Amino acid sequence: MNSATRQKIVMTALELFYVKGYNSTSIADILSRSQVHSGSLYHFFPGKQDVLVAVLEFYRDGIRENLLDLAWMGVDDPIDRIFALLNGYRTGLLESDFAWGCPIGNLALELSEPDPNIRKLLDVNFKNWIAAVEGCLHDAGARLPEGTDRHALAEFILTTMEGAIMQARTAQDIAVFDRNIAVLREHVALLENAARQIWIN
Amino acid sequence: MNSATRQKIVMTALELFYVKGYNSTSIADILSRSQVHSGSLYHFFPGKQDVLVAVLEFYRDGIRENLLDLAWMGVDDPIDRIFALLNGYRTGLLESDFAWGCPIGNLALELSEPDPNIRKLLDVNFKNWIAAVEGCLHDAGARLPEGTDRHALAEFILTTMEGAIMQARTAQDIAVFDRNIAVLREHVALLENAARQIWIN
DNA sequence: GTCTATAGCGTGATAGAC
DNA sequence: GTCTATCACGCTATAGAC
Repeated sequence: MNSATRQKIVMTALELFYVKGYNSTSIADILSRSQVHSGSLYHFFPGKQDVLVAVLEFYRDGIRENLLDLAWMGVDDPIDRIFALLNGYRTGLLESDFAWGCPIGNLALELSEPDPNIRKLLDVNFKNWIAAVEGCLHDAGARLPEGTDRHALAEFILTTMEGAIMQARTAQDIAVFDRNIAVLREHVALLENAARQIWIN
Repeated sequence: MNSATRQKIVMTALELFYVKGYNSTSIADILSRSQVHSGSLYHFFPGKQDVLVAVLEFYRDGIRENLLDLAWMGVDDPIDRIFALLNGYRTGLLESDFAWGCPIGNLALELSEPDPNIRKLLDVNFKNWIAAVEGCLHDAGARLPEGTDRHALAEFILTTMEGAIMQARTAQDIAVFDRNIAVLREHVALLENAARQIWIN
C-alpha cells in the first residue's frame, strides 16, 4: 500500500495541488512531474479525487513532524511558538514569491461543493492545527485572563493567518501579512495586560 | 456596450462563479443558465477570462449600492456598521447552506497564478472594502486610542471575515463564524476600553 | 446581434501486453 | 506493478448563415 511509486505520486500531487490548485492540476501534470505512468497511478488510485484524499491524509498524519516540530525547533515559550508557526507561512510566501500559502485553506475555498470525505478531511486538518495552537494557549496559563475562551482564540489565530495570507497573496505584498500579524500580536498583548491587571487587583 | 444580453451574461456568470467557482463554471453553464447562445457571448467577450473581468468590475463599481448601502440601512453608529457588514456575510452563509461566502475571497484563493489584470481587480476589490471599513474606524474618532493604525485594523477586519467564512464553510457550522466575530468584538472592546483609560488619566 | 453546428484540444480514465 | 496506446467526453472557441 505504501510503495515508493505511490509515495512519489502523493508527494508530487501535494506539490502541484499546493501551487496550482486541485482543478488546475491535471493527471498528466502529476504523471510527467513524477515520472510515473498512467497505469501505475490508476493501479494505486481509483481516480483523481482519491489522490487528493491521500494528500489530505498525509497532511493530517504528519502535522507534528512536518509542520509543528520544524516551526518550534528551539522555541519554548508557548506564545512565541504561535508566532513562530505563523512566521513559517510568511517565509513560505516570500520564498515562493506568493505562490504558496496554506495548502488546506486554498483547497477549502477552491472546492466549493466538495465530496463529504474531502470536506471532513479539510475540516480535520483545520481542527488539528487549531488544537495545536490551543495547546500553546493552554500552556500560557495565567498569562491570559481567567475565563479566556482558548478554543475560540485558537480558531481566531487560524482565521488571522488564513486571511492574512489571502490578502498578502492578492496584493503581492508581505507588508499586508505583517500588519495583520501585528494587530494579532497587539490583541494578545492586550489580553496579557488584562490578565496582569486582574492579578494586581 | 451594456446591452441587456451582455448584462444577463455578466449577472449569470457572477452567480455561477460565486457558487461553483471560476474553473468549475463552464461557458456552457453560463449559456444554458442565461438562455444566451454561444455566438452572443463571444460577440461581447473575447473569452471566458474577459467575462470574469466584467464580473470583477461589476463588484468594484457597485460596492456602495450593492453591498454597503444594503448592510448599513438604518445603522448609523460606525462600529455597528462594521459588524452589520460582517453580519451580511453570515446571513449569506446561512441562506445558502454554506455555498456562498465572499466572492472575491473565493476567487483570490482559487486563481493561484492569475493574469495580472485579474489580480489587480481582486486587489482593488479588497482595497475598496478595506477603505469602507477604514472610513467607519475614522468616524469612530476618539473611541479608539489615539495613534491606532486604522488602516491596519480595517485590513484585519477583512482578514477576520475571510478566515471566519473559510472555517465556517469547511466545518459547515455557523458557530465557528460567530466565535471568530466574538473575538473580534472583544478586540474592539479592548481598544475602546484602552481609549477610555487614556481619557481618564 | 443572434443562432446552429462544429472544430480542436486537453481531460480523466481504460485496455491489455508485458 | 509497469508501460503504451487510446477512448470518450466536455471544454473553450470559431465559422458562417441569417
